[in-house]
Amino acid sequence: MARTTGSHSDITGPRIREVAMRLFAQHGYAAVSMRQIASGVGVQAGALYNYTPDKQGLLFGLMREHMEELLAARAARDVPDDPLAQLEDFTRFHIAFHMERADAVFVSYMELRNLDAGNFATIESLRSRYEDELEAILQRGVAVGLFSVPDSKIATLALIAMLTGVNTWYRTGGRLSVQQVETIYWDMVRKAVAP
Amino acid sequence: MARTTGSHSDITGPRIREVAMRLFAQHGYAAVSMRQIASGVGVQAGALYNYTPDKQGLLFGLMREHMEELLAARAARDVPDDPLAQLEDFTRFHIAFHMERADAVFVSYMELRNLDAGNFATIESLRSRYEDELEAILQRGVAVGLFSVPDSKIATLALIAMLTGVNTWYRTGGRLSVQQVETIYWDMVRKAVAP
DNA sequence: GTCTATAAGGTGATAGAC
DNA sequence: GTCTATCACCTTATAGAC
Repeated sequence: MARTTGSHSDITGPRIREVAMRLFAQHGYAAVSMRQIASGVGVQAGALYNYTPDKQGLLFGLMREHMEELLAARAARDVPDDPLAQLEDFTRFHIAFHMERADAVFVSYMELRNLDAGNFATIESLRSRYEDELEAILQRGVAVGLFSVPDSKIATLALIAMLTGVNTWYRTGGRLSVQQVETIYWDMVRKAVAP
Repeated sequence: MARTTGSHSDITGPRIREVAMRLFAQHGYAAVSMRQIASGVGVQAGALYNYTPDKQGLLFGLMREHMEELLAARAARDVPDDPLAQLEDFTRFHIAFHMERADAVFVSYMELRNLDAGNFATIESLRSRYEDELEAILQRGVAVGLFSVPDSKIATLALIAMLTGVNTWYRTGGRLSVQQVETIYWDMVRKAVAP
């Protein structure tokens, strides 16, 4: 039977992360207080500390979870054989994954400077692993003459910046579907690395 | 003769903007206090209010100044005749201008959400004017068959996101000069919009 | 697990002396 | 133009009752 007070450990934890992610994305980590988060969840501020050691830990947990989901979703994909198909797959995957998680993407980029040094290093290492996947695709394509890029590391960062930029303008319910956006960007990516 | 106290109106104003820009870029607007800014300048917090009505006005002034300098610098350039040369000029201009102003670029993007509604509208309108210049170049190029893009508005935002991304990795004194970076990105931009 | 109460300190902004 | 002092309020985090 329903209770309005008492134990709710299985739903309060996820609710805190959900509310915190939304508020951090909207106003920024430093601008959001633990009281605001608690109020959004429907508990008192003190209750939050049953789920996180402190505010920093809450932010870090959100960012690490996002990066790990990104790597897991990527690893779960069947990788095509040739570099061109791999690049198209990466492009479509990146856009679809990031468009569905606008808040997490925004927070994971904007709040890097608010992470403790150790937490920052952890997140950066996860991000590097993701970038390395794209760079490997580009390098294989260059090796077999399918692609030509001036510098594989810079091309990697340039393409990721371009693709993630979708998040600055795309709004669900607009004139374009996710697949249409994927196709538009894939056209530019394909040509950008063409020989 | 030198004074260690008293009036310094001609240097204190610029110093405040300089220190505020650096601290906002490093830690974020919400995380920086007026006392920290004052301490960086070498005055007491109360003195800041001779130069800005409030903290919000200080942020807005920095962002507006950045956007107006961007538009002025762009307007001061001789525009080549053909769209291909125009696109190369825009690419090189954008990279060089933004690489020299990493703090201002970072703040002007990251702190949009901390602007009052009216201030936000002003900055967004300045940003639109800049984006419109690139879109016009792309449209002219498409009209004469020099370029082919799936959607000129999306291509504009995609290219600007790619170019501004330089700021996430470039550090002065690294292995590449500004001109080398310009050339690397121009190669990708040129191909991305090729027919 | 959640609550209330509280500790210890920081916040933006202003008043009035110099 | 800058300083000191201050107001009213908000901050993170913890202690202990239930």
